[in-house]
Amino acid sequence: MDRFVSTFTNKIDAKGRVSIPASFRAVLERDGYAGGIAGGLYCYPSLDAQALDAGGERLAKKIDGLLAGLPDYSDERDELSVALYGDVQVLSIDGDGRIVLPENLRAHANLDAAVSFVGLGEKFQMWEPKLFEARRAEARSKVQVTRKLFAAGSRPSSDGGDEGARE
Amino acid sequence: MDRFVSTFTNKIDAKGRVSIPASFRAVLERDGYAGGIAGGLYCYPSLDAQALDAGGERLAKKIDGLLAGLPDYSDERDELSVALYGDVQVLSIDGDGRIVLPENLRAHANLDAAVSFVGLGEKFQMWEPKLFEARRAEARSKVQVTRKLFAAGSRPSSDGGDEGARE
DNA sequence: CGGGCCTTTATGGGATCGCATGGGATTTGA
DNA sequence: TCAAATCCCATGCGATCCCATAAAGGCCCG
Repeated sequence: MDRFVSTFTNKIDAKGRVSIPASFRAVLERDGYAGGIAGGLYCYPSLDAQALDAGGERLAKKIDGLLAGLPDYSDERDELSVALYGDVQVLSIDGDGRIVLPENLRAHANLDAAVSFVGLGEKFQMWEPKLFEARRAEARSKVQVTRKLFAAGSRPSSDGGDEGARE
Repeated sequence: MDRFVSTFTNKIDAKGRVSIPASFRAVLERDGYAGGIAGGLYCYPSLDAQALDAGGERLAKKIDGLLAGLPDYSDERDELSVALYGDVQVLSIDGDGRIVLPENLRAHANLDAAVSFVGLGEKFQMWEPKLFEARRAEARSKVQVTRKLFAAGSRPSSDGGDEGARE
């Protein structure tokens, strides 16, 4: 497995520690984790959501790629650089696969008692569980519309067994 | 055989385990199951039905293909990522060909005692048996062609009346 | 054509393993 | 010296593996 998939919700303990889901840790290790598990986890506030984005080396490279695509000394680049790099924290993962979220990150995502880890393929997000439920419901309702477009184009004719299964 | 066909109903045991029909397992293996049977089964709530969609690598690639066509950091991609990756569960298949359905998936499809596995070609669905019966009956009442076949006396083997599982 | 053996499959239960979580001990930095 | 962060160990729960059983279907042989 080489992508972050699924959603897991873990608790924040009295010391502010949270376990990263085991399957996510596996992805991080395979992601070319500089320095093995002792390396770090790239984490920063989501640009457009009340959540945190996180990932390994691959995500870091992707951010570099985005910035590289913009002209030097442009306003956009400056703003993106600040927005992304400026708030990035490299969190260390302890021997039990846990991290401690700094105060400013906790505040941005409104995290206190628990964290929902949401796999998004090349990265994952950390949400306050209730906020994520709302977000998920919203996403699903929007995708309902989009989905029909995809379904019409991508479904092979062999899928004829459909009758009776849906309406 | 390389498509999921027919319908089978299996029980959920005290631990929440369900056997995947043997013929479906065969399809999964032939589907280019990365890492052999130890790989996983991609499963998520149907967007438009009270059921679960599931499939193998082919289905996973399809999801990737959808996302690959969208630009990074676009709204559409975010929505789809959350709706698909976030909701997708990679269920592991044990040595006996069984899976354990997580609570949120069980809830979506209203599964408790048994599951009807419905082949849809490249993927299959998992239904609460009674719900599926209702759906099937509804669909059949709409399909007038079936009546004509009966009247003509040329009862095709494909008629569904007997596809129920063993029990 | 029929009967019996053998394989496959679903299902149940017990045992084991891994993971999330909590608490104490130890180090680090001011 | 004290506070805060890190490391290490304990534990409980859930998930996973392994084996046993039984029923069904297929196959071969009579």
